[in-house]
Amino acid sequence: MKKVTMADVAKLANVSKSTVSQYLNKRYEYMSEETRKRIAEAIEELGYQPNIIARSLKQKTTATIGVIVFNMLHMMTTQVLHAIEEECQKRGFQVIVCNSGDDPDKEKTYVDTLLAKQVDGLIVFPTGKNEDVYRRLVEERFPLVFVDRMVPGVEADSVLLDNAGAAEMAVQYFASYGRDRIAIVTPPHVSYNVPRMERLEGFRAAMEKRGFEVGDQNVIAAEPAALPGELKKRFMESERPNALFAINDLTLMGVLRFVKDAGVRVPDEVAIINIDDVPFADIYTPALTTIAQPTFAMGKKAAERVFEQMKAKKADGPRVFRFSPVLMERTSIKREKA
Amino acid sequence: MKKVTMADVAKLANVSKSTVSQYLNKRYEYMSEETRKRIAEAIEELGYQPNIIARSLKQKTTATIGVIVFNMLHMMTTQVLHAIEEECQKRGFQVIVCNSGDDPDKEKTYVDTLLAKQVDGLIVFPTGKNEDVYRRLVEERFPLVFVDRMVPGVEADSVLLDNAGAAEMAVQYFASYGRDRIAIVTPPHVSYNVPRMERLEGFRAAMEKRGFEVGDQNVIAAEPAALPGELKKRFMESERPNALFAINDLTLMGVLRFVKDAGVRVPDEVAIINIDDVPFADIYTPALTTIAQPTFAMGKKAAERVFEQMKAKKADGPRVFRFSPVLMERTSIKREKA
DNA sequence: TTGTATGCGTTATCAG
DNA sequence: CTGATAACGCATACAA
Repeated sequence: MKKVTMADVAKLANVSKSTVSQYLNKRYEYMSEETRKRIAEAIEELGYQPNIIARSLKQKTTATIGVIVFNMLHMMTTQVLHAIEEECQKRGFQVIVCNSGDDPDKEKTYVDTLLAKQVDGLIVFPTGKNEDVYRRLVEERFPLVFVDRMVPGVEADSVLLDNAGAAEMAVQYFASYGRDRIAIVTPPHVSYNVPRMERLEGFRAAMEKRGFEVGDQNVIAAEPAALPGELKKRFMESERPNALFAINDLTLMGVLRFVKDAGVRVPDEVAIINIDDVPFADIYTPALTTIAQPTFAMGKKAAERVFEQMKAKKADGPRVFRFSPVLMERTSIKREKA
Repeated sequence: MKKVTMADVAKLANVSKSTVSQYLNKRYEYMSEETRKRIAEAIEELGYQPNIIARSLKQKTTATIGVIVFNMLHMMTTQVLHAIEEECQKRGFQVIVCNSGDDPDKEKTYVDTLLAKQVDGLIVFPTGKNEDVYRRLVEERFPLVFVDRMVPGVEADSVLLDNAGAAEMAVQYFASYGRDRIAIVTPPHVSYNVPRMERLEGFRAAMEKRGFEVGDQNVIAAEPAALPGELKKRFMESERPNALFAINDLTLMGVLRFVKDAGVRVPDEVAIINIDDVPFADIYTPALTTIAQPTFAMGKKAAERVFEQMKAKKADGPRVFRFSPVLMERTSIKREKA
């Protein structure tokens, strides 16, 4: 196995451990050309690899940050993770990825474990619970950034979509094409799910602003699996919606399932828009207009904030970064522009 | 901050560090009910959290495994990762995720870093290079598992799709519906890309077995972005294919882009099948039949193997685990069954 | 320029 | 049952 340590290198090179340590930290000024070469050779010969764990213990820094996500399979998560990893890579940091599965208990356990593992910072896609846990971290000025959702009662840096803006964008888009009976399609309301709430509220505001009615019949809320059924029911009633706003990719699937099964024509009978870009938007017929989250920029920002917090030991106050949604307008509805 | 250490707890509880250590490791037999309670209180009061780094240094084990993937954004990767994370979670392990971006140099750097960080095992979606690096690990019996691809010249555990079987499945599927002019759609051939090669070879074998011709015109190879163009050219020639086998989800997108732009009717004019299940298979019109990889099982197996290798210090020989593809037959082609 | 000594927070060995 | 004490591998004052 490889239990070759600094001491071994030192012995072989006929120097002391400290000198080897200097060498490893590239403080070459403190040694002769001669010894430097001997050390290099010794390292090469033994195939020595420094033990970062030992270094970490001494330096109290691990060059790793922890990321806890509530749903690893979600595409948005993957993309943000990718950006985070990339930012960390640039700085020589690694990322420990943990999946809470939206279970607050697991989330808490992970926070504890990651702290015990001495990560230098934490990026969390929070369940929305565990207020106490995070509050303590903030008090201790431990580098922490929330993504996608927030934790009520915790004043920490957060990287979020401008959800209200996205809803406004959806309604505006429909309105510009003369659609007036717009319904929102969403999973059931959960108080601590910030984006869900903000999107719904944003939708309401955008509708009212334009004098569009938004009664219960225009809020179609159900678990994703039940959505097609709910939509079907809704479409058998009078005053069918002529536009559907799906608040995320999952609900979009429910909508598409429904229009396919029910044979509803898109966009003639009903126009569709949703938040989250989807890979098949282009090849679907008709091409789907979507409201994309700038996932890459969001991940990048989240990582940057953690690093900034790491160096600035004085907390410069929690900041909320709202990212503007971007309209991916595709051909679907164009032709009937008002 | 929290620099509360075992010593602090010991002092507060009026015991020695060793006793606290015993307590933490749940060796309660070695102490009186009395001290046990005192320690518990002290820990509570100080909000003590053990430093796993220190523990790791001593125990030479970190309860973390490293995962290096060549493309974090790929859905298959995400799903396998998810399964790996879950298996690790069960065992109290964490996962460091690294994205090589299919760059062998980055991959090598990551291997080194992860080893320096003393991970207990490595799961790699390899670029296919770095033979020397991995060979050394195998020699040292370091727990290592490859996923999706292999590294030529390295005898390590590998978790792979039965690619030839998948190709056979595709051809068989088409054949059973009377399709005979089958073309394979693939990214350009790269010698060390094992799955790509195996799928192509498997396709050839499956075709020949049935007496179907497979000349150059039935192998449509191009970068994903160029695929629609290539397909268009191919379809302007004589003897147009009546079935297209896309070897992964990316090439499928190229195919769908093409059929949409060219107005080719699916499945009447051309039937489609592909490897990798895609989320929109159901809602696409017509619903897409796909050949899914059992990603969850594959990730689980990869993790299990690492753990098995970790305990069995005698290498029981490298094993290759081939996972059977599963046909997700959807409605698209059914009606014209031969 | 190089070596010695000490400590980082645990665990483990061994007395008591 | 409990407490010194010595590692673990590296970094860092401080000496030399």
